[in-house]
Amino acid sequence: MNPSIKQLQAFVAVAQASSLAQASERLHLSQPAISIALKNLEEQVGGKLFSRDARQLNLTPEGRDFLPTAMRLLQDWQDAFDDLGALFSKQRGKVTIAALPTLASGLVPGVIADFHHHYPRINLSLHDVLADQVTAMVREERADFGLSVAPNHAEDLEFTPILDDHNVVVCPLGHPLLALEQVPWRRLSDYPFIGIHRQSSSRQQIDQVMAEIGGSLDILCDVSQIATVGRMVAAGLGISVLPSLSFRQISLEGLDHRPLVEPLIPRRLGIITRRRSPLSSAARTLLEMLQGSVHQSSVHQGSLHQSSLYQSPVPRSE
Amino acid sequence: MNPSIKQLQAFVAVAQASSLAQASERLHLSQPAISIALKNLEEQVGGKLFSRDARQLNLTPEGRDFLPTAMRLLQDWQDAFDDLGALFSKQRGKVTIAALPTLASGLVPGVIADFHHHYPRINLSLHDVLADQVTAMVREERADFGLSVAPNHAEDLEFTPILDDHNVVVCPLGHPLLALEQVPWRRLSDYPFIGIHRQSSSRQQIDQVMAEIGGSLDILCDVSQIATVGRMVAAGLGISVLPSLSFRQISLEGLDHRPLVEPLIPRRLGIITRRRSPLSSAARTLLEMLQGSVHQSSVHQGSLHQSSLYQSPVPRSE
DNA sequence: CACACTTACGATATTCGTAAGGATT
DNA sequence: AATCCTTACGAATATCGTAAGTGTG
Repeated sequence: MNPSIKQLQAFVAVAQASSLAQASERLHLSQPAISIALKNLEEQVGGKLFSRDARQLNLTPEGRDFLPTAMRLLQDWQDAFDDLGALFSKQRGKVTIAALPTLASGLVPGVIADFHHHYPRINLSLHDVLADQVTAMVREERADFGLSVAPNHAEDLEFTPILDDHNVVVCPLGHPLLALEQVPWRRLSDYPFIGIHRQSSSRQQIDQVMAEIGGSLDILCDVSQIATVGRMVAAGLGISVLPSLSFRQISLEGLDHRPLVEPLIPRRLGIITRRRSPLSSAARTLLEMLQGSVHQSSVHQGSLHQSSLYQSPVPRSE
Repeated sequence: MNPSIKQLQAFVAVAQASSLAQASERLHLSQPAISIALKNLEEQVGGKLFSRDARQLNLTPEGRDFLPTAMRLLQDWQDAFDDLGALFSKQRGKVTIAALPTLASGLVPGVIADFHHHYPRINLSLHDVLADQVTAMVREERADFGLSVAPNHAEDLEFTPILDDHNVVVCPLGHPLLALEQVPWRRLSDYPFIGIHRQSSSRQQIDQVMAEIGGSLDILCDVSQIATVGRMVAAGLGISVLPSLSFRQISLEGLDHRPLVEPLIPRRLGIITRRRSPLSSAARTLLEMLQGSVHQSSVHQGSLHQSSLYQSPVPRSE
């Protein structure tokens, strides 16, 4: 016993039309096709569903009993596959991103707006968290993917660089360091310093570099918002170091910046995904748009100048 | 897009086993069959359900999302057809009979017991009502079939005789009428009469016959229970007329009966069904057992002596 | 004869199993 | 080398449409 969808469709159509002729028209099939489909169905369920009156078909008590069930089965079937289709065609779904604050407020919003314009029914969720939390969220499947620096000790995760940022020193206009084309890290020791809070990945990198070259910082204070750093530096309280991407965000008068060298520390930013765990169709599309955006803004607007560009594609799961 | 049951079964089996090999074993199919079924399903729904790792299969987010739905669809499918199968194999169902009191208490109980023994899960309902109500219940689909005399003005109903009863005069032992082999109707006028209530079909027939032959009855009283008629006659209060089948039910000492003639009025009892409205599988089986029972009791036990036997079968709906 | 369903039969489409071909461990 | 999945291809099965058959009004 193995009835098919088509047989059930035939049954419902005939039951509703009380006629093979009408039913066959509605299903775009020939009359004999329906006749045989019904016959086979009846054979498989072990009894007559219709009484044949040589002139017309009537439901048997069993057929009448079964009809609502049959209609529900077909409707459920249709709904389920429609729903799945909607998921794949990105008319439904949810994407959760975990990104460093820099990227979350810099690179991502434009892409999200673009994505939402194309796929308005996809629910988007963006978490701007610190690097460790980005890693954790991706690992624990609380985010579809992450945007951050390369994670440490992460065999289960995959990192795909999309762009290299670098650190710049941020000074008020007229500051002596601005006389230089490039500023060596050790010169930072000479001036009061406004620091980002110690949990941020860029601050951790700053501390690491200073330790390596044996220098130290004259930290005036630590603040948590990048915008605050900008205002304090503009007010002449001191200098600071920021990733160039972050600097672009604080469009404030009275500030300028110079790249830091000796050593030149690239800050490689990229996509964190789970190994052996495919992205949803929607997430993959969003990721592709994100990479396209990096590419475009670099090529056409030059706004990511001095950032190396990676063109290696997202790991595809096809 | 037209996914099949088998494709969905393949999907669920593979999702649960995370392996084509295991799934193919569970479904008693070859590995390539499953592989292709999955491939076709993915093509039809417009996206990958599994990520192929060359070593093992893992659900994509869409696949994971769809799995519970798929399992529910299959379960519902299975349940629905199991249920329909139970209906046809008479492991489930309901039969409602409307029968004249005579038949309900005489012929039917033994058959019902037999039927229930064979099909204990079928719900049986027996209504012993008067002839008009039998007709009404069948017509209004409140009963699957009726057991009664032939209905009047019933183009929508079908009557299939199963046995002919006849009327007998019931007398106390030693009564003068018992001296005759057969008693003419007109002789009923000579003695006090115990009548059945006027709504019963047998009483209506009695009144009709008496009117036709221009006789009258000396009615001592009307009672509603046949057993009461028996006791009153046995007590010597009068005589009565009953269908022979009813007489058989009152096994009371001190009574005897003789067939009534001039005219010989057969009382043709049979099955009432709706035209153009098939019986359920269970009802048809019960009806067949009923007819078999009439046949058997006539042939082997002779207990329906003097009743003509109809062997014409139940109208079959096959 | 017209109408509606069923049966017959050849054509098409789908599904299946065996055999062969990767890819990974 | 062993395991697992995929592809290739011929065979079996199921489904379909045209044409012919049956029964009723």
